[in-house]
Amino acid sequence: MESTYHPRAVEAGVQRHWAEHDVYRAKEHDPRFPKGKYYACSMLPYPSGKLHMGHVRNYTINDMLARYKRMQGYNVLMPMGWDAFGLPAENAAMKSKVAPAAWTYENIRVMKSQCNALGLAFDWSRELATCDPAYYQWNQWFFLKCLEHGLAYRKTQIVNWDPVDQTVLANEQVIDGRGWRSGAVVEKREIPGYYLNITKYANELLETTLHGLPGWSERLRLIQENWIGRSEGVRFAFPHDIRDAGGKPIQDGRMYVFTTRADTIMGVTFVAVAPEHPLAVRAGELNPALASKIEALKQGGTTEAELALKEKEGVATGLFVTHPLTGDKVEVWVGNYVLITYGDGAVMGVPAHDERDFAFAKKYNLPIKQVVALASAENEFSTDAWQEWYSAKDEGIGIHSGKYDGLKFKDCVEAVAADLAALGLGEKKTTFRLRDWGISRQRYWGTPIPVIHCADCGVVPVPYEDLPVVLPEHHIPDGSGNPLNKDEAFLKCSCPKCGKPARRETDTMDTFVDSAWYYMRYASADASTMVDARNDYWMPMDQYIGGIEHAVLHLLYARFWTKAMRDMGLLKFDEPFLRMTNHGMLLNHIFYTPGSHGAKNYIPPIEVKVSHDEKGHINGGTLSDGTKVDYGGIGKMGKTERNGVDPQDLIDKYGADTARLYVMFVGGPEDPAVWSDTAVEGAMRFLRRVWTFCAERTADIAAAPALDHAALDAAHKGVRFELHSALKQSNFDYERQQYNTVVSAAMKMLNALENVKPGESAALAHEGASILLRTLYPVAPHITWQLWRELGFERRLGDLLDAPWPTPDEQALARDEIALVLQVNGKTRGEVRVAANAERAAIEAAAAAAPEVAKFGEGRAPKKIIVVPGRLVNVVV
RNA sequence: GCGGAUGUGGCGAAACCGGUAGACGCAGCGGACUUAAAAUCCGCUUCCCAUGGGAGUGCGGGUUCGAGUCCCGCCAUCCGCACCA
Repeated sequence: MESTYHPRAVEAGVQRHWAEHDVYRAKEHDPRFPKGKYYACSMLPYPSGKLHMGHVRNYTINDMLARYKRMQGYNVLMPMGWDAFGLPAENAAMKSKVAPAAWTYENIRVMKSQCNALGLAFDWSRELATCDPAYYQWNQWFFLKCLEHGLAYRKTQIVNWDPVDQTVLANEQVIDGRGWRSGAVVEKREIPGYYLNITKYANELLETTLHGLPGWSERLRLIQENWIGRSEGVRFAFPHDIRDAGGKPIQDGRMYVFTTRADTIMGVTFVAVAPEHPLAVRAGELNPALASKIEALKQGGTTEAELALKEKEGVATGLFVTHPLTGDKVEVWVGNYVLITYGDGAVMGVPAHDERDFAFAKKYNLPIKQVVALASAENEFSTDAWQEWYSAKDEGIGIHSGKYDGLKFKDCVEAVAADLAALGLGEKKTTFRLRDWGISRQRYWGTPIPVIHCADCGVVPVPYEDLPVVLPEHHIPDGSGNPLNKDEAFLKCSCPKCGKPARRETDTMDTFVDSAWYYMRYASADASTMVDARNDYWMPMDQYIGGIEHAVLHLLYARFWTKAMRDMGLLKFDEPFLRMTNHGMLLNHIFYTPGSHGAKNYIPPIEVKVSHDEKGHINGGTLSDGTKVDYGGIGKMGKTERNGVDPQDLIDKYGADTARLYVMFVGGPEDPAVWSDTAVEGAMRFLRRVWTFCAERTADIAAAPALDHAALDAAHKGVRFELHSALKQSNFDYERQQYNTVVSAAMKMLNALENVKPGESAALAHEGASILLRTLYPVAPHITWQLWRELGFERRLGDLLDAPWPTPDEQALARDEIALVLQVNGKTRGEVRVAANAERAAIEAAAAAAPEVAKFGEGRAPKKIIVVPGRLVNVVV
């Protein structure tokens, strides 16, 4: 055995052994694992080029869990695949003129080899890439099923339109309201697109979020609950006689709105509609001067955040609708804050009791009519300035509201709803914040939506037998829109219904479709159906691991997709993920040199010699040529700030085990973590000490007799106590997946064991090494596997991967005498030593007699003595 | 704006049910070994006055024998907001 640790040689050898014996291939119903299956999976990565530290962290958590569970006797499945469709490939294509397909497949090759270099226990036989027709044909197949079941439908959607590049922009391509390439002011544009009816499942999704996911964290459930956002309200109509150009009443003469504050209906002083609303369109037709103003209201991005933060603007249409209860005329405004895709695309305006409406009314001098007052009447209503209580609903009562005066919120809503219902103009309704899932993207690199446009038959689904609609892989996008629109070979087809020449749909699917069900395809990777019986064995997944940034969209879509598959008879379970871990982000320091016009030239931290202020905080640094650099704080590792750390450099320099140990030790799995080069050195140092410890005691351990605890001297009993205490902690932390303290525990074990010098108790060294190597194996599998073998443990306990998990020995943990913390009046003043099995009375007596009690109690007699068994005793005087 | 989270030494952190705050590690300081350095090993290391104390877990209150942990009110930072993945 080598006397010093050479990680590269060790890791290469161990990885060769794993590959040759195919040790991570999972088989359904494998009789070697009586405890049954355990499916642990990481969110599939986007193949962006190279692994980044976030991946290393994610997969190491996954790997530790997988190896730990395997040693516990579970049939573990840990697969891996690639989220291979998406925008970055198109951006890369524009930049370097490489086709997205070629770029993506090369990235996958590199990243896969990096996964292997990290020693991750993936079952590669189940690998998938979502850009493979063998995979995405099932997206298409299921989409057609959804059409059949009425779960997919076509509707207008609002997109970011770049008027210069003549193309649809993603939200991230809109910067400060302008297109990222053209700089043109982005407009909202209405185009048709496909939606999946996730809101049909809103109630079930919400109920299960609240009551059916015991393995999910409270915070994750809360995020999802709020996102689904059930609200009870009233949907009602303002009748009108506004007619379209053909003389027909628009929307049958009823302008619908939804409100959760029907109690304020008597305070309506205007209504606002989206710029795309039929009434707004009609107003534009009637008055061309208005049309351009309405058009201007479409400017700006489509995100909710942007909408909420931007200045509320509007324009009066000169059109009026009728208040359903008072019969008053109410003017219709067009507002830039009303979205046509939300509800009915129209809202009632109650300036007195809604902060947004209040600001809007002040701006345009609209009337403000108070209809709710506080029961206590201590606060006076004034139209001068908004006050928090104006929108409070629970303590308010109706005023200036005719028959509704004096009613409380709930009663008032009931009364208003009943009156509206009697008029046939409205009813109580439960709505959800959750919106249907728009899956159409006007982009090339995605799953083609399998429909065909026929001049005579309209939109016709592609027949099942014609699937897959294969995406041509040779195109290189140039920023002018979807290249499929110019691909005659792709476009030209015949109508499946009438056989006449027709045009193929060029929109592709949102990549969230790809990730909505891939984890089930792993379970039956080569199935000739979407999923097969093997899916019923592995699913639902026992543990899912991924970034917190996916806490809403991806998880909700995957849950919806699962329920939709269930209802089509493809699955037998309701929820895909029994447990969910959201690991934190990896952060690093940011350095830069100032450029012109406030620009910052970011410098990778590795090139900076850091300087500190007198308090020890980082305040800047210098480059090797002496250039001073400024400190920009801590931020998410990323390209822009050039503060990412390449895991490859770490692996090359220190080895995979050190990289893994470091990312696990740096903090709790769910916490964000800040990078530190020197701490990596520390991780390396620890592994080197593990190696040295074993190397120096090879002969002792090989010839070790059975351990006799009673025969150990006091010092070695102490070592054993430390060893088994650390093991107890470590086992506890493995169960709760707090892997940073698992590493701490392993360090404590080694610290204790190093007190057993070579030539001393061989039995204790033997026990210690066997426990330490198994505890450390899931985090540092290469070095431990090698040492396990070299020290001969393999012969007695089998391959480390399948060795039994160690448990603490109660005898080692037993103590004759223990020290209790002594408090006087709740302040710690010392300790009292008592027998481990001392009675309460004996402890009280010992505490009362302690000199600290006399001193700090100033001689007063104890009034009360609180004993916490095994921990402390508090004397109150 | 809405929703969620976080805040503990110079730094990363730990503290399981309300019971010794700072385990474990990094950096730093001192020592051993060395011609010297690196590596390694040993010791110290929350702050303030210092005999012995006192203060201390973002800030201000509260409950309790006892609060990092529970409650109320603030402040700061980070993440998500539906076409980035």
